[in-house]
Amino acid sequence: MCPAMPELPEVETVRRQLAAVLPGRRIAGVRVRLARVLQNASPEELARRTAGRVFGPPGRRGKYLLLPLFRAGGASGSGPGARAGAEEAGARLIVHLRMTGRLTVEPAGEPETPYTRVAFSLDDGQELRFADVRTFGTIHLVEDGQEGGPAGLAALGPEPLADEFTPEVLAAALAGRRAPVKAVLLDQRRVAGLGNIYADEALFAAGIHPQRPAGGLARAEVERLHEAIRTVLARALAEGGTTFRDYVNGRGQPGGFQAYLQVYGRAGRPCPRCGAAIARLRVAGRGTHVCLTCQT
DNA sequence: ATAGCGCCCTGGTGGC
DNA sequence: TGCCACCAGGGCGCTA
Repeated sequence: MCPAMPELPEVETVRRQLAAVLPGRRIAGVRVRLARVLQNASPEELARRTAGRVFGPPGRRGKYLLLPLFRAGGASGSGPGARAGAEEAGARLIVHLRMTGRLTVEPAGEPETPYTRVAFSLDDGQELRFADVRTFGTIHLVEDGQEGGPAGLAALGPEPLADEFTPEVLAAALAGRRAPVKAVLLDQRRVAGLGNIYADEALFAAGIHPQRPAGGLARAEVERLHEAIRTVLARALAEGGTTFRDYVNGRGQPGGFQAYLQVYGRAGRPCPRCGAAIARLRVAGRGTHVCLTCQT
């Protein structure tokens, strides 16, 4: 089962998949099988407000997928406001996959998993399907210039793979905090997109114990951690993310980064660097994997 | 402001 | 074989 918890590399991989098929597709209808997924709209509202709209190029912020919706260009009259330009007000679907969410585009005739929660039928005979076993995933619908998006999105920290994420930015995020450095890495307001897997992997790569108070890291350690975060995320992204088990996603690709995991999910097995057994701790309420020899 | 914790939810696992 | 407690964990709301 577990296709791994979607973190930045997995969400970005999904974004790239959707970018290849979604732009230009018009929404013909919506099926909502679990209304709880919709955070700020009823199924009826979602259907009414998305019908006829056209997907633009998908974006991503942290672990949020941003799916722009434009009004169908040029169509029939009496639309409120200016309808001359393509710049007409639009909206966005904001999707968070949480742990087990999946977002795929499949032919409408293709059998769907029983965990399909919301499906948008498209004008080319396909469907954008949101499936989620644990039903933690969320969908917001936000009109441009309106409130109502997820609170966490607005408060998101810097994108770790963007140029803006410098060692100085990381140093500022950690400075003065007594919380474990791992807790700070998981705090999306400090750095966007890291989850349990890549926090553990980055801390291992940097040789830093996850329990260390964030503010106590030496400058050199912060620089190592900065480099480790970027390297681990970039590598995982290049591999299409991490997938556990032999999960085979319908349209999607199984990620390949699981082959490169150094500590995550490897409790009791030898550290790839020193051979000592990987320990499993509990830090910030999360299962945490660490080499007690290499990480100090 | 900050840190910590419980809650949400379901399938898989391990113990008896 | 069957049952059940327990675990996974991102974000959010609450508490101290």
